[in-house]
Amino acid sequence: MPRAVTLKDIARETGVHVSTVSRALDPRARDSLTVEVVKKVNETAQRLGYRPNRLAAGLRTKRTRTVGLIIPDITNPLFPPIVRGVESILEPLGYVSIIVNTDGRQDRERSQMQVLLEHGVDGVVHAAMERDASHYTDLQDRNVPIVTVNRRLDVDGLPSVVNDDAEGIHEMFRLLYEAGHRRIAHIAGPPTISTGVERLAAFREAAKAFGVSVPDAYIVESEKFLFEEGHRCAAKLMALADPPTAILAANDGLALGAIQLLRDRGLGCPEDVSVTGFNNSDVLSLVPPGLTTVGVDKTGIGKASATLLISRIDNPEDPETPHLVQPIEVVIRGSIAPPPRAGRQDPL
Amino acid sequence: MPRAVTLKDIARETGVHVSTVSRALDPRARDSLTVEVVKKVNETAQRLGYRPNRLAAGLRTKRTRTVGLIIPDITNPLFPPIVRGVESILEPLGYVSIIVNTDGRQDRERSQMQVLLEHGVDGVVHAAMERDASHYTDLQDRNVPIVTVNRRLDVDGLPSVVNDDAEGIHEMFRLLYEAGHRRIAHIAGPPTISTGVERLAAFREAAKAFGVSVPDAYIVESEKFLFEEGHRCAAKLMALADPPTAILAANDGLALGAIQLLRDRGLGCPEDVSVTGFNNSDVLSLVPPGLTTVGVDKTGIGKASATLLISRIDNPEDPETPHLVQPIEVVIRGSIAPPPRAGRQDPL
DNA sequence: CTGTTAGCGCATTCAT
DNA sequence: ATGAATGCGCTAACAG
Repeated sequence: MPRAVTLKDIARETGVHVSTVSRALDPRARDSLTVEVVKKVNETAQRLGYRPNRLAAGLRTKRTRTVGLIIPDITNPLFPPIVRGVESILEPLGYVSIIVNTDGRQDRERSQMQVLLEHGVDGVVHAAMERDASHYTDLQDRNVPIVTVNRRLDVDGLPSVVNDDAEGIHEMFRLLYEAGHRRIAHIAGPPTISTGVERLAAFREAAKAFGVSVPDAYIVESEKFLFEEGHRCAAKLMALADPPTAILAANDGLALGAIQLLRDRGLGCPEDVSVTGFNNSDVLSLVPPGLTTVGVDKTGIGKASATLLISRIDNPEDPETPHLVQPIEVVIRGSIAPPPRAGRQDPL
Repeated sequence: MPRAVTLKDIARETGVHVSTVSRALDPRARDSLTVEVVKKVNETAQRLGYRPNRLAAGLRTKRTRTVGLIIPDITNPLFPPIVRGVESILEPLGYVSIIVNTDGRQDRERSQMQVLLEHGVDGVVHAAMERDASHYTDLQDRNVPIVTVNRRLDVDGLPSVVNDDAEGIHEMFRLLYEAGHRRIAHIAGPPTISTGVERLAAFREAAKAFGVSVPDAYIVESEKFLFEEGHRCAAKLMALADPPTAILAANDGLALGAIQLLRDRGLGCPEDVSVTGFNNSDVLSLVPPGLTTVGVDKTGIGKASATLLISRIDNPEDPETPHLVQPIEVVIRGSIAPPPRAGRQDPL
């Protein structure tokens, strides 16, 4: 159990001072040294199997090459690709990321943030941000750069990378409208999350743009972006005296839950009710009838947010807080059909 | 941008020495101090918003409360629940985990392992272990505890937590056999991975136990545990002069790929060919015809491996290398039916 | 061009 | 019961 080899070991071995060793190993300081020394040091470092202790280095430099990644829940299939996107940028730069899950709970978010701070993260990619984050003083105080991804704050405080929610919702509405639907309902996301309110706003916008009137009862708010909630909300919609012929859901999970509810009620999608989603989860191609949805570049927003974060870390004085909006893509599958004719014969 | 508050700040504020502050904040050393002092120190720590610098502490103690988590790819749905399981144990103990993805590449695994070492991890949970890991000297040398999960080494070297692969395969074989199948093929996992070879061995065992003879051509080896490979391997099977009536796949991804191939060929599952999987991925309930598969407790093996790792970290001298085998569960859905009658009429 | 010195924040041994 | 001193491994300012 030999302890890790340190600069001191290399110094002893080569006969030069530790600081010289340090310089010889540092690409930026290396050129102020003799080629010989640099060569010898690097060779023995190699031979001894030297690995820098980033903790010790970080203690001096205040840069740990560690970033925090805050997400609601890694088992939600939206996030792994974002994580990979972030890491694809960070890893070549020598960073590692510490991932923490909030489960959508603010108390967990706060404590996890403290944990990240204790571990000296150089910055944070926040994929679990709620609209109101008045408790963000900790970070502002410690001057830890933070970038939100997929969601954003209501205020302008933090740089963000989001998808073009408005465009996505508009396109889904258009597809439903052009298929002939006029009774279009919306299962909205939680009002505490930017994607919830922005997609709802976009839905109202689209309805207005297409001249479709939407009764209040056609908008039902979910508490989480999950299957079960989609099921629950769809039940409320289909219990109406005048149920919708189409459901535009705020994400795929809600949409799949809605389709399940329809199935439970003996209704078919798309024959009886058309449904659309948002995000284009990977599994969708396997799940009948094939959800028509908004495709987002999950890896891309991850990459963009990491790039943004790195630029914040490297230029802490830069006062800009960019807000990037990534383009979406329309993914057409089988969950939209023309509305059933009024007064249609019931099945059987 | 006030810097983080340190022990020194609290010392100055309270008028006691830093070492006293350190002791007052350490639950183990606290009782050698006056109650007053402890109280005052903790209060001002609270008031100043003190957060320990774990890097500095780790530099002294050689314990960073950081563990590494090596997985093939977080976008593979098998792993997020394992990750959550691991973290559910580690988080309450004050540990954070650094997750790295290997993409099944040994070179990446090695470099990622170095990265973890540089960040001073106290231990590693390895979910991407290959059978032959002759390059594990680094870890042995640095005496970093490591536990494998889901997979294990061929040799006895490392503690492990795996599922009861043999039992699972046996049960799938039994279901197929009892449905009347005698021409049962196996899409095996990669031979470089323990789950690949162990499930294959279990398949042969089961065939022998049930008195079913398996032609060599009925066993086809995949290169990765993925959908595309299942598709490719099933194509080989169905191209045989005497194709199987059932395919027992080494995991769900392979099974889903096989079902897709059947569909591409105009064949139905389960009417024409029965298929089984392994792992019981979350999405399966939504994908027709509903894959009959082996349910594994993903969170459970994550928890077990973390628990094992902690005990290794806390008792480094303990010479035991336990090998835990977690029970599996049979999950019956719709992908098994009796084999079509020999000389059946073709569809149409 | 390289050695010396100092200190990051903390835990711990040794005094007292 | 508490203060003083030391060093973990590294980088950076300062000398020379």
